Amino acid sequence: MTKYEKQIYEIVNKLTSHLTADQIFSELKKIYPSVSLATVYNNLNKLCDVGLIRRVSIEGSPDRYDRISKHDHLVCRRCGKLTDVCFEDLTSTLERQLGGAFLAYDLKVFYICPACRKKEMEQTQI
Amino acid sequence: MTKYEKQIYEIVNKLTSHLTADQIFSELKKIYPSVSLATVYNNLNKLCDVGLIRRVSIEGSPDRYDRISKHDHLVCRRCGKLTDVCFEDLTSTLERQLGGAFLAYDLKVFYICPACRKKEMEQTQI
DNA sequence: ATTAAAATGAGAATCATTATAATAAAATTA
DNA sequence: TAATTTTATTATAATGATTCTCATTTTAAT
Repeated sequence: MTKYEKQIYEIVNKLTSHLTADQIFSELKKIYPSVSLATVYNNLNKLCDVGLIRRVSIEGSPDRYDRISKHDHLVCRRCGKLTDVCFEDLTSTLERQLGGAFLAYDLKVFYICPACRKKEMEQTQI
Repeated sequence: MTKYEKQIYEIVNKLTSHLTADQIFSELKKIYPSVSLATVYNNLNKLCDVGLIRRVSIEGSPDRYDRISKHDHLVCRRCGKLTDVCFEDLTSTLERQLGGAFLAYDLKVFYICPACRKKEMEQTQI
């Protein structure tokens, strides 16, 4: 594991805010000012391949990178904001149905976040 | 609804194969040879906004478009192949937890498809 | 210390998607 | 129907995220 790989892993796991490659690049430059974006992508891909971090792709915005620990995502359909949440664990159900072929699952729940609901309410009333 | 919009809707609903914008463009050109790719994107966006079709975004490949009818997706981690599947319906559970804010959910289950499993077996034995 | 292998940096290239601006088609009104 | 307005379409340029290339540097192995 190279210093960059390690540091990127740290950043993704410390800042639980689903950073994009570019945001991780910015963070990393604080520590290693000469690092390049290509290196960030290389290491993010490597870490994803090995399964140390996970990629969260949401339509219409660049991929985000997230720690592995089991949790689901709430996505606001208005503003796109991503929030961690834990719904019931589907692993055993899926394992039962798919057998050894099963690897993982990704559950995204779309909703309107409180802030956007409020905005909508205000607009409707006018 | 314009002729293009209607036809694109038809294509997405007839061919259950999760076509990309470009593939839909190819299909549409068979009927309207002069249609442009921008029109395909415009109408796909319109249809998604209205909720008549849905976009399926998978990391590392262009967005795909799919009929609305409730089903989940199996994604092979090796070859990326997408398969329709129906797991238990989570709607009521999610509605209970999120109330009126809930809109929809997207469940992707990652696995190794039979074809890729076979390949892996063969390689392991060598 | 030498060689081989892997990682990095800088920037070019790619690919999907969106924006633009001119034209064409459709809808509305008179 | 003609004139006017609105909307959709085309072709192409622009954008933005990501990957590729290749020369250089770093790391590991002999």
